[in-house]
Amino acid sequence: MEPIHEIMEIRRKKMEDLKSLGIEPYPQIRDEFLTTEEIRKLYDGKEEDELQKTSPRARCAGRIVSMRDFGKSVFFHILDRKGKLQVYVRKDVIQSPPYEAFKKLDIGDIVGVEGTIFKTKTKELTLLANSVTLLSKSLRPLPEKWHGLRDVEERYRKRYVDLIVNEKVRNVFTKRSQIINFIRSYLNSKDFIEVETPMMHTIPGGADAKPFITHHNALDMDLYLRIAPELYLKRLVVGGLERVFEINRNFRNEGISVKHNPEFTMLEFYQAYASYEDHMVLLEDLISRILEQLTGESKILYKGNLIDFTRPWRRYTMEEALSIFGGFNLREVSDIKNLREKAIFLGIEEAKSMSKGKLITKIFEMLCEDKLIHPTFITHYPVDVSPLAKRSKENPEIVERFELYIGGMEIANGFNELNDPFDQKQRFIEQRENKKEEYPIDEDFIVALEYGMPPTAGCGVGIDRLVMILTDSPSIREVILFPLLRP
RNA sequence: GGGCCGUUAGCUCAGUCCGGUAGAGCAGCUGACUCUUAAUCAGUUGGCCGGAGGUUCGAAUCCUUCACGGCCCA
Repeated sequence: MEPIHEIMEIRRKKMEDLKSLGIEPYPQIRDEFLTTEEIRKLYDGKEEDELQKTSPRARCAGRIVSMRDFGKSVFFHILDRKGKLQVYVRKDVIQSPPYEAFKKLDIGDIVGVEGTIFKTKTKELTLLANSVTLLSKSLRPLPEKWHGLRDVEERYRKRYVDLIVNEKVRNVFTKRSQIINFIRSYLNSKDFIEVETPMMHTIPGGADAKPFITHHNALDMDLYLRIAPELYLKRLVVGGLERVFEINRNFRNEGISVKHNPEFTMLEFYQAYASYEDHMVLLEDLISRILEQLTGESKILYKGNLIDFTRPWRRYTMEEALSIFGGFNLREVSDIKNLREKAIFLGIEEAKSMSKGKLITKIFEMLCEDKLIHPTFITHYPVDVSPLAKRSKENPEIVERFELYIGGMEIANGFNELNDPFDQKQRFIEQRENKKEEYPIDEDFIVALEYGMPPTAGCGVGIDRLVMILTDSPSIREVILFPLLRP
């Protein structure tokens, strides 16, 4: 027998012993429990004498995560969603179950405890148990109490164990929820409405990425998991939903890295009668408020760098950024031949087939991206990497667009939406000519624009990456509960 | 796709250079112990050393290959 099965066999035997003592290992319950946090709030501020005099009664539930056995008494900690509470069981105090039956419980078991609250001589708030009710028997051993579960692969594959054992991991996902919650209420308060647009598209669009392909049997046609919700959200603006947002998954059939997971969460919001400059201000405000709410600080540590969120955030045109962070003067090297040489020199593989704007953008990413640690807006993107953005009045080769960089990562991308159906059609055609994939043009989107879309600014925010920054997580897999792994 | 690193007990890790019968701590199990908190003390079980091939008298250790994962590059 494998050793793990020996351990499990011992636990199964204990479970049978408990059953024969009339204790059901997986009971139905209807009791209401306080959380460990509620118990702390009620009693942690009180003095030992006062607790001793009043002996307040309390009941809570959680998983046994540690245990110290003294023979005729036992200390253990239970863990619930709010934290830990110490429980003290004495042979001469416990009423249910009999002390001998209680001793059949293991670390990992889920129990309800009921008793009186006191403080130990080291002043730890503790529940002296009158009863310990088994709520669920655990049959597998938990990882070691001191080092926990470290193996990265095992942590992702058995995230449930990771969450039990690693408090930091619980905190990351609690924070993630708070961040998303905050974004929702922020946008709601600004009169945006939340919508849900299709996850399955008949034509992939709204971004430059390879889609996942799936198939609808009844209609016998291929569908594409969406790479971006953009074209649908803009249809809604045409429809008069002037302020919309969606927080949901995008799917991109591309490489996996510390910054990329095939499915990732994106916030997109669209606001009629606003400009991309308004949205830079909105992002500053939104993210500053999240930070305020989360930490109360304006600076946070990310991967050892102190990131300063003090407003206003830096703004550079792409040309300025190339010069300042890349030492690359775009005016001196402006013709496509020289740009191509530079790109090849930098090791950009597909430089030969790239357009001028694409070359500039790639060179920018190579030279500048990882230097943009503090929140920084980059503006003045080339038109040929921005097929959905409105051209600049001053220079038709440039679009009215920004990207926000924090911690060396692209966090957000926003622009004035192209609402000229003729220009949009032309850009779609040009875009398709430069690509290998033969996806049809989304003609219905053009039709929508022909009905008239108000001047609109739109913005996408990579939620996972934002959470990475705000939780000091070095990999996107640390902020996604179940990142993609081979089976 | 390429490079480097990793995979040893349920968990955390030694052992790999330089081949010679597989080690520790925690958890588990048996005892002792009614204010401990990495409790303590005494004893103790537990390994297809990721898989498959090879080299060798002999492989966790060297070689090949595969799988999974991590980081970097594309």
